[in-house]
Amino acid sequence: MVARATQQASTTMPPLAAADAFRVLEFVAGNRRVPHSLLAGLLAALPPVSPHTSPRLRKAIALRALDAALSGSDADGSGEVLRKARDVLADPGVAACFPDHLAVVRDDVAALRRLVDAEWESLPPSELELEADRIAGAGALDTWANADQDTRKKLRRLVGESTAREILGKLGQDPSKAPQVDEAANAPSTSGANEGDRAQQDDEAHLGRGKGEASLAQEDCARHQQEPVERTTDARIPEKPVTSAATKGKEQATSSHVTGQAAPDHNKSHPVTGPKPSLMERKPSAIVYQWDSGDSDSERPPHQRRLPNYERRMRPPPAVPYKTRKKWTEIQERTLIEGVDKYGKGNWKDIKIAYPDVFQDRSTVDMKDKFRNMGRH
DNA sequence: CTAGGGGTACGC
DNA sequence: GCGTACCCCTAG
Repeated sequence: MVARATQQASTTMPPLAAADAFRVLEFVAGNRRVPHSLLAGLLAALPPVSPHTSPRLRKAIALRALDAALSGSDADGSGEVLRKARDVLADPGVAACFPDHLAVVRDDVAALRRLVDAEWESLPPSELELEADRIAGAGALDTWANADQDTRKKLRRLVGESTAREILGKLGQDPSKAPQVDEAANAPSTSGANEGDRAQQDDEAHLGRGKGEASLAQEDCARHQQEPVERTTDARIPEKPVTSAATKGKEQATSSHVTGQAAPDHNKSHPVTGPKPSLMERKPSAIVYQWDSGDSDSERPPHQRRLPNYERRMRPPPAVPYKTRKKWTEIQERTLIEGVDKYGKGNWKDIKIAYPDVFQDRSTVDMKDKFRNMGRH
């Protein structure tokens, strides 16, 4: 995977910003399974990155040096391995990564190896993983709950359609509470998870940035995977799946027949009995399709957990829950009027930029609607 | 980006 | 039912 990433980095991909290069390297370097030769290729292909900005990166590089030193055999009793390891540890930069362990090591290669293993295990998560946690993992509910519509669209592109639905489904079920301990939370981001099995086939595509090829590939992927499943849905579930916004918008061509025939007026056709069922709730009759069964992440120890398998699960899309409703404050209203006075009605973007803290959680559409509301009556 | 029509959700 | 906040879509 890194082979391909490397190749792309040097050929087809546009140059990465330094900050992004850092994220990629910090992520990849801390994956012990990525051979150093590949990392070296990546280093050569990416803009220069200072390792000193990240303890994880620093430590990963130190551990790689130690791995290299320890890779030889010490069966011949020559002490060659130990000598090389000591050379590495003699580097003050390396030594600084393991201040309290140096004494232990002395002349015991086996102990040193165990120590190195343990250090790999306790490597802190990369920024990329932390960010992934925020947008698709344990922190997802918070992040999504506070995101306005535009932000959600971006998030949706980043995590992929089915993960977005999963998150929004949970949001809808439990709009006010913090995330529960379930599959999404089984590996707190602070627990020092290291890569383990991660960073395999799926993840390479996600090293790119949100708006880059990666997300486009995801969407493409989503489309292709969705068609057959939706056909299945159509055949087996009598009730229509509620079309989510994105689905409606992006996939009209392929799926309109599914929604169109069952309920042209989305949201208005409720099952016949009982109190009006909330669309936020998951239907008891909902069926979950997944084709990676037997690969449940929740059974893995935290350090072996993998990033969400984007686009691998399909389920009937829940309705998109509204952003948590917030009353407009007087300050916001006054500021809105002031902004309109100053910038003119319609320049919502300018107004938003002019008062970023006042309108932080208001989209330009919100502002437009609010002004519309204030105007009539 | 914006306007404007029109819809949903929710509290009163 | 009404008002309000939020959302969607489409046209320009």
